[in-house]
Amino acid sequence: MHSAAVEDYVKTIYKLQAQAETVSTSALAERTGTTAAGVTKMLKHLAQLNLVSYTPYHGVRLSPMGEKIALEVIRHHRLLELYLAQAMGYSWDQVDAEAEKLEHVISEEFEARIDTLLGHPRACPHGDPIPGPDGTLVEEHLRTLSECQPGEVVAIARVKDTDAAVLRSLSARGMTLEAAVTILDRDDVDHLLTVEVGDRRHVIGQALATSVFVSPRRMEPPGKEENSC
Amino acid sequence: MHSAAVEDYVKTIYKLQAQAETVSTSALAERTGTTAAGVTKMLKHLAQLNLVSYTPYHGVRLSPMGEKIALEVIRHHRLLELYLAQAMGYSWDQVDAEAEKLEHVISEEFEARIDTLLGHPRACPHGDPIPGPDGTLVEEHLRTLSECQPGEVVAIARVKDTDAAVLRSLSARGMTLEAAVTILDRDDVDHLLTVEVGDRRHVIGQALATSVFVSPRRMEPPGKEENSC
DNA sequence: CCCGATATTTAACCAAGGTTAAATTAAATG
DNA sequence: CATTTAATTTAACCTTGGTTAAATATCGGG
Repeated sequence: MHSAAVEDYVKTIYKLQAQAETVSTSALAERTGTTAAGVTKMLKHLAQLNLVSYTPYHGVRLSPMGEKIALEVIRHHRLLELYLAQAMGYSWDQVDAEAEKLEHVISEEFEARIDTLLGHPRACPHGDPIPGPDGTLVEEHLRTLSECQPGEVVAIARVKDTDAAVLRSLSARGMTLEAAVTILDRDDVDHLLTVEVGDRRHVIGQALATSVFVSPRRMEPPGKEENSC
Repeated sequence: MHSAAVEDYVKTIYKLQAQAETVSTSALAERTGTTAAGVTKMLKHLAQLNLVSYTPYHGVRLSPMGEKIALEVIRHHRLLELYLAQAMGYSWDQVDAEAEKLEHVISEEFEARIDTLLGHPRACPHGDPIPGPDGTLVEEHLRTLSECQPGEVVAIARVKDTDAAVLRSLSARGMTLEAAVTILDRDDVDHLLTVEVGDRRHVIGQALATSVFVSPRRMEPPGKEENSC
């Protein structure tokens, strides 16, 4: 077992290396809320543990072992988030903070039990996919709402979980997972989007628009309008 | 917030000072699985935090503040144990280990939610009372099974949670909370007890007999035999 | 009341995970 | 290509919670 600090570093590196090929010391310092010097020290430690390959001055990447551990931690995190929401009545803006602490202490037993209780779910309350017990994870690339054009009708597939206030703002507007969103207007000067959700209209700014990932609107579930065939 | 180490020391001191007026360095070293030197260092630290009053060479006692924290940790622990058993299907021999880790990381929010979900319960799966949110705790003094005499009929009110193997052994014999136990025979040489539980007979030794706390057999719930009045 | 056994504390050290300040490397720019 | 700037690492230090070995205090018995 690794310490919570090690697990958190590995998890953070995993997320950052999805964007850039290599993860810099300063990027990690910013994300973990520590100093660059402290990060350097930890990176050497992680290299010692064979969790990363670290080239001084040139950033870091997870080793296969590091990736495996990152996915285990992420699996814990997302299963916990869903459990907190589904079984304990947490709202989606509260689950991240609680899961952040729990993810480092639960046993494999606990993980297996909530996975079963939840029916082997595929995504957390924010729509992020849950890695399989074996470390399988399919990351789907989705557009953000801010990239959509007027006239489009899309479905909310995933939301960024980093800002609780954004999440509360979204749910207050009915912008939850699966919700259909029609883009009515786009203001490229102020970066405002006018959208219709349900039968309400909202003007949203960048904070919200870049936090929402959408997929082409899904078909109605088959069998609902059998007569139309 | 205090560290997990501090919380564990305070909890352990709380439990030990129920037996002795003052808790010795060596008693703590044994319970925490560390050395006496390490305990001494920590005791000074706890005194600094005003959680204990510590007289070198003469042991330690919790301060009012220390007692409050101990009861909070114990409340977390026992609520968690019950939640794991009740909501997640854990058996009573598994809950202690898992709760041991979770108790230090859950939020007040989490505590409040499981308390509500469980209906403000009064005892953990081993029959230990759960302190109130305000730190109220009524410790009932009970006899152990090993103190009972042939002919007595008693009810299992509480069991020691320290040894998982003992707990499994007890449940395998149907000796769970509330179960009625008839003492049939006592062997004071080998310290064996012959008991009847349900319609099964068991010969049990000291390990089990001293782990079971009993109360005088409870009356049948009133209202069941209204005719008899 | 002293003496030895036992308990306890002190001292020096270690590892993890940080900090700040100084040194060094990489990158960019004229 | 030299030089400046920005990123990174090193060095020295801190805290927490431990360790072992040595010193010291307490206590029970002759």
